[in-house]
Amino acid sequence: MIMSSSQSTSIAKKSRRSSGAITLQDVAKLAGVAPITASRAINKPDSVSAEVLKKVQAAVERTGYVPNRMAGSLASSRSRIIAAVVPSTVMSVFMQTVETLNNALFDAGYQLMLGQSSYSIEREEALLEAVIGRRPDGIFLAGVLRPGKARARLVAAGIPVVESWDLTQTPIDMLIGFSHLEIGRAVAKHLIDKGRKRFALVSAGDERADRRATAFKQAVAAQGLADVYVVNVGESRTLKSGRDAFANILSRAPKTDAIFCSSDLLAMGVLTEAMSRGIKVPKALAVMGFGDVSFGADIEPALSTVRINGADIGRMAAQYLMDRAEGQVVEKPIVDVGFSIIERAST
Amino acid sequence: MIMSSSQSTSIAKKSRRSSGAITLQDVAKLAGVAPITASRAINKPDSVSAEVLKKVQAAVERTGYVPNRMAGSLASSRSRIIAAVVPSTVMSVFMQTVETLNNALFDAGYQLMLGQSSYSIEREEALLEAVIGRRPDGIFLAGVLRPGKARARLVAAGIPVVESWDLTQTPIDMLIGFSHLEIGRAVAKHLIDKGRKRFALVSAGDERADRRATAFKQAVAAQGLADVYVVNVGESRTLKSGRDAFANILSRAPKTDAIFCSSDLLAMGVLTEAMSRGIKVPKALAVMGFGDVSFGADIEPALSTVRINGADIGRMAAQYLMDRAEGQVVEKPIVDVGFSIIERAST
DNA sequence: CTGCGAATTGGTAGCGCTACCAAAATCTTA
DNA sequence: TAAGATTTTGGTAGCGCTACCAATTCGCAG
Repeated sequence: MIMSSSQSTSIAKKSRRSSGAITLQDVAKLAGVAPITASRAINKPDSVSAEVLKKVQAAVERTGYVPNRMAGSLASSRSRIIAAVVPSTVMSVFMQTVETLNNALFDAGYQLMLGQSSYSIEREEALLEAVIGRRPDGIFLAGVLRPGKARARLVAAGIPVVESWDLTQTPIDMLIGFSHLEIGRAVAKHLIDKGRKRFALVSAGDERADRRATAFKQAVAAQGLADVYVVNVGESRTLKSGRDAFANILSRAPKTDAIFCSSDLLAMGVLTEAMSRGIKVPKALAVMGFGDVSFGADIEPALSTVRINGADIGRMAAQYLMDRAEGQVVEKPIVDVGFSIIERAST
Repeated sequence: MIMSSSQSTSIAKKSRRSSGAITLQDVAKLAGVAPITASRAINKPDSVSAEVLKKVQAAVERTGYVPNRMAGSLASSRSRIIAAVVPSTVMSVFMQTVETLNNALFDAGYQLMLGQSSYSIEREEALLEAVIGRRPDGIFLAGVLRPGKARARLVAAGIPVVESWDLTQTPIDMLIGFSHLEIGRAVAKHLIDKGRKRFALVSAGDERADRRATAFKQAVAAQGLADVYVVNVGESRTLKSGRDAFANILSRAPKTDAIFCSSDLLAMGVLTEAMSRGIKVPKALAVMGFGDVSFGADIEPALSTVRINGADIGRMAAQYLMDRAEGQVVEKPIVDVGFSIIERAST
């Protein structure tokens, strides 16, 4: 009885559901070892004898076997997936961070899942819900998450999270950021030190840019200088918006002698418009960007800006998330990576 | 006996391996239905009575249940993951496509897995191996894959693949691209029609750029015009390289009156260097880019370029891959999306 | 040789979900 | 109202892998 039953299992009763692909079973059979041994040979080669290792590797080679990581993830509750959520991917200041993150992850055997929130809170919530469903080992957020359903879910799920690009007293979990307040102050100081008197801001509709702007205005006011003229470009973070904004400034606040923009692209728009009107930078006008886009140093005049070391953030985030995924404790889960004022020809 | 055995299974013998999270089981129990019914209520609400639907939804709400898609994927052999492999993500011409692709996928319940090959063949191979292990329902490739191990794996795995950004007679599976040859010819014609006589090329070390260059040179030669001077910038696809390349051209081929660059960023470098040397564009020099970066229209002078509709490619790729994932046949698996010569102030 | 700890291998039982089929409930229609 | 067609629900058996523990083999001291 027992014999026949065990036979009936060993005899190919190919399930109708099998995907037909080569499985660990097949490899193990070919190598003449148990599936679990084949698994070890593939994933922890040191824990297996040289002979077995060779046989299994040969079998893998011969069959072209590629392990099914979904099954492995399910069995081990370790997906080796890290998710990253960014507002936008095209011409975005976050991509340097994502690229570094992705490279560091890949080198350690992780994969990156990428989501775009398109600066929409609803989309971000939906995205995070979908992401949690994939059971990533960690989540990187470009920015800080507002309280809400998604945040609660994230806390409940217990997935390691790195928020970034900002400082807050109450991160979900880990945080790698910098102070927008201090940036606003530092830029104001830089421009004031340069002898500028009448300031304008060109800002996208962005909560963090607003905080830089507020700090900037306060620092200017503290020196008893004239009110800062503000142009808000809304969601339009384009070079064209920068040009238009400068045209606006010229007509409404013509005495402006320094402009701080919420992104390098906007600053380039201001530079372009100034050039086409024959306004000399930095003689008549100082222009400051934010983000340190790669080619800012090479345009004419070279753009002064605020540099954030996006690559550092990516590398640290990768390390933090992987450490936590491996059960280690992250010593310093809140990090201020700071920023640098990059003085070039435009100020 | 049977009773007691069935009891022993039904009695909570909480496995030590359980991740502790809420599962479909828990939701089903709370809703008072079978797990499979709860599954249907969540995934195919129409196939279930209104009463059951309500109970299950309430249970989901109360528990904060988020389905484990890894388990679902394993059971159904449908991961609802699409992988995209691009050479680079920062300032890359491919990101418009990836962004559109990602948005279309997300709206249909898919997630994007992103890999960067960093223009390295080995890395691309390793990446594809890792990607296949995740059993994506489809793969998008920025470019065409060379024959090799990865290509063979991809064919063997039977995963739907969209190659892009080029035309070839022998795609792995599907292809959404355009002809670099025709672009080279069209740009040459455009510049010749504008009365230009002496040409230079500024190209990155890129197989596709080389083909545009070759076609360009042939078209120029066919008109009996002087040889085209070529500057190769290698892997350095920066604005600075464009500036340097133009300096090089001025010293080695000073009579050049038109330059075709392999990317808009290089072209902007040429424009910048020309401006800083007081060379008038387009009067003394015509400059043509490639890629139609978003701000090309708004710089001074506005940059003439070759536009590829990256968003279209992303949308079509999403549609093709999802259709195939759902078992449908894609009618026209090889598409030439063409290109447009965008004439602006720089030519 | 024997015995004992260390290294290597294997068996079993899931991970959390869905495909597949069978049973039950509901609706038609003669 | 009974018989059949249809809709809704449930049971069973995996998907392909790994955690956990048990069994086996090996090395070497006594």
